[in-house]
Amino acid sequence: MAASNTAEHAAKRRKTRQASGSVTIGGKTISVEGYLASSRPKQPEANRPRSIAPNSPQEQPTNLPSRQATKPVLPDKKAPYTKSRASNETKDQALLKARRELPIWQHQEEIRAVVKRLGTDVIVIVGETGSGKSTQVPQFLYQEPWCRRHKVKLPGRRDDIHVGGMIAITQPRRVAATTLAHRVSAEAGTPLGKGRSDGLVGYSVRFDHQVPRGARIKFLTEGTLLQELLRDPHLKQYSAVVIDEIHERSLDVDLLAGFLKQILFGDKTERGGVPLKVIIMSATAEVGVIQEFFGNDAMPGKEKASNVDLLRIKGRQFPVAILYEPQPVADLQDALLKKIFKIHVEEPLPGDILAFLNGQEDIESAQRLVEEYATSLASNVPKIVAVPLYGQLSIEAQRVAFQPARSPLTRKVVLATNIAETSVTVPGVRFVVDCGKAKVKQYRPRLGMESLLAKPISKSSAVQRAGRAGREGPGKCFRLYTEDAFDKLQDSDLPEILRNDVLGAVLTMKARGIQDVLSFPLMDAPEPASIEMALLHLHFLGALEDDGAITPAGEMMARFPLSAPLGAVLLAAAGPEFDCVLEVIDAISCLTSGDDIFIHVQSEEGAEEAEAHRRDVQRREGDIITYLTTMQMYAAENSDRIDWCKKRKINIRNMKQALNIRRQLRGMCLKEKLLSEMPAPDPQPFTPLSPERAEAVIKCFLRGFAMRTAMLAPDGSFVTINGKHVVAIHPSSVMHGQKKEAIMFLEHVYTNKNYAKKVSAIQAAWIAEALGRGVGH
DNA sequence: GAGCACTGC
Repeated sequence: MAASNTAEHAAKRRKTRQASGSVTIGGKTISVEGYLASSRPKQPEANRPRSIAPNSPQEQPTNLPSRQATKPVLPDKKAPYTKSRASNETKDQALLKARRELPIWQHQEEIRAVVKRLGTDVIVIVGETGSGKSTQVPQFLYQEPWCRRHKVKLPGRRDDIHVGGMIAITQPRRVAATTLAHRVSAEAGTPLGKGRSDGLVGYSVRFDHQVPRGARIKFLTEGTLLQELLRDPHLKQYSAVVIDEIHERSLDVDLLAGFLKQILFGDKTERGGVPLKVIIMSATAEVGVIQEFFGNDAMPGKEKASNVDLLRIKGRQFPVAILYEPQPVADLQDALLKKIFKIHVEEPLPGDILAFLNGQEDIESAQRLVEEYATSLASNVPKIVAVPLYGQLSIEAQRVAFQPARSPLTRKVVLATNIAETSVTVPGVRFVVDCGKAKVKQYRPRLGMESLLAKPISKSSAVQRAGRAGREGPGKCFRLYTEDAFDKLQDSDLPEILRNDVLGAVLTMKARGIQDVLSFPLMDAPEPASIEMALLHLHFLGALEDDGAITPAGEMMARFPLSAPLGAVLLAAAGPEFDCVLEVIDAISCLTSGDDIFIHVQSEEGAEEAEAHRRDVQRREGDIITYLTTMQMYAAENSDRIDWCKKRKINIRNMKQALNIRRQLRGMCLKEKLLSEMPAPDPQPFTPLSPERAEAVIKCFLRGFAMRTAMLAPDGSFVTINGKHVVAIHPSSVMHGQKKEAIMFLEHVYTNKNYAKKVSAIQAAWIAEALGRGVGH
């Protein structure tokens, strides 16, 4: 009886909906013609004939195996393989079998042969997703004779030194480096784990180093290898360096490429004449810039052209049909929702949807609208559930996006930012909706500020997004723009080195012995004017002498895992004038752990509640002292830190990260003699910072950020000292809405407006004082 | 008075 009731009810609902052929959601009327009226089978069949849009290529049957992920999927604490004594042999056999099936396996001999004869030339391996390049290439090479550890005698030195023996392989992200190391160590028969001191494979990332005795393969993040370069400019422990994922063109990888090129073509005396093999790996085909770069024309003073061997390896992607809009869409958000509903109506289950949106705001509004739509669905048709996915979400909230929909016959639609393009892989996706835009951060050297605006994506980014539909089976990608618009997109994204402040990059070069940074080899060189501004800035910070040589302070700044201005702040704090290293470390730890430790609460009640609970950490001196207080109270908390964070709507993950950074910085300050002794362990009783100490801390920060200050104008606005721009205090600041004589801000971002972020109240006189004397003066 | 993609040492 109940069943017939609901059926009747559903039929009724269907009828009313059918009459209009549209639903009204969030004040917008959206046509769902054919959906609510359609008599969909309750159990969609996988082989149901589909209508294929005229402009889509025919889907091809495929005999490719269905799952393959060489890339780590989502952050997972566990290693991908677990040991089991009983089935070790079969497990090893299974691993070998899986390796043999990888597309790259057939190229094994070819890769060995090419790498063997590499001298000053390099090999570029283009391997699509799933080719197995990241896991296999180091394993193909480590037993080669050239990869042995050499004992050499250097001129003028009595003792022999060792050169080579290990292969370094770099990754842009920590999770990638550690999960790959776990996987490869298992494949190599010496799985990483507790209580194991020997093994063939290790990794080294920030906060986590596991390099067993006798390791021949070492996975590292690009940043870690750059740090190693500081101690050893010739990378003496390595026989080969593999640069993976170079197509992402991070700032670090561009610098690494420059240093590797210098090692390749430079003097080998320090390496005892032992050459370094360089293997470059990319997931995208556009490697022209890389080939040209290593083809040595770009190296000043070298005539001979080198060979750049190029090897292309097929991936394991299923075909993805691309469908464009016939006309440009006027309202992206509206088009996106219509497309999601259309897919839900016309495409079979299972098959989740992954939609790429601009940012958190768009995601939240789209989520509300999809949810409204979901409630309007007839009860006898598959349901739809919307899940957000962006970086600022908590781990638990992100996890939802990776799990299958809870109830059966439900289609999940993941509304994601760019995070789903490279950083994580959402399983179960067969349909991608691509809005064609992404928010891009760009530094404006002239203004000394950055902007964060939505811009059209590149072709390579669009291809990457589409590929997300073909991980588990043939898929479809719906682009919310015309084919013509796609053709007009840039081929690839602007590399980070052209979008960022080069201050840190210049310090990195100077600290690694580059005198003339303008002629350092780079695949894409920033404007000379940007580099010159960075040099001046570093000089002001006390990192460079008047003649441009690096100072001892600059060398120390380069050793710290901090931006140059924050490094200068830390050094100032160690001086007798301020003597507040521990306080500054506490503030810096919170300032640099992810985007923000304070979660932005959407709802008004939630915001008020968080506000009420946060009152005990907030300080009128501004954000820096508020962060400092937060760390001190958190570290003093002895009962339940998680609960303490939850009440105040503080991001637990970022807070834990802050604690890691604090531990690392304390350790380094001790080593660098900025601290004379290790402070007492937590928890220590909390005592609020006195106003005098707070002033000292803020004055330390002024030594790094004197140029990022603004004065209150008669009309109530703030005008920057540098450039006389009007800035508004960002709403996320505790200083928002307050009027003080002058402010200092650590960040300067243009979005809808010119915003100052991470703001502190200062006195105008302090600015002159700080401008008069940099750190080293 | 109003809001922010992603990494890394």
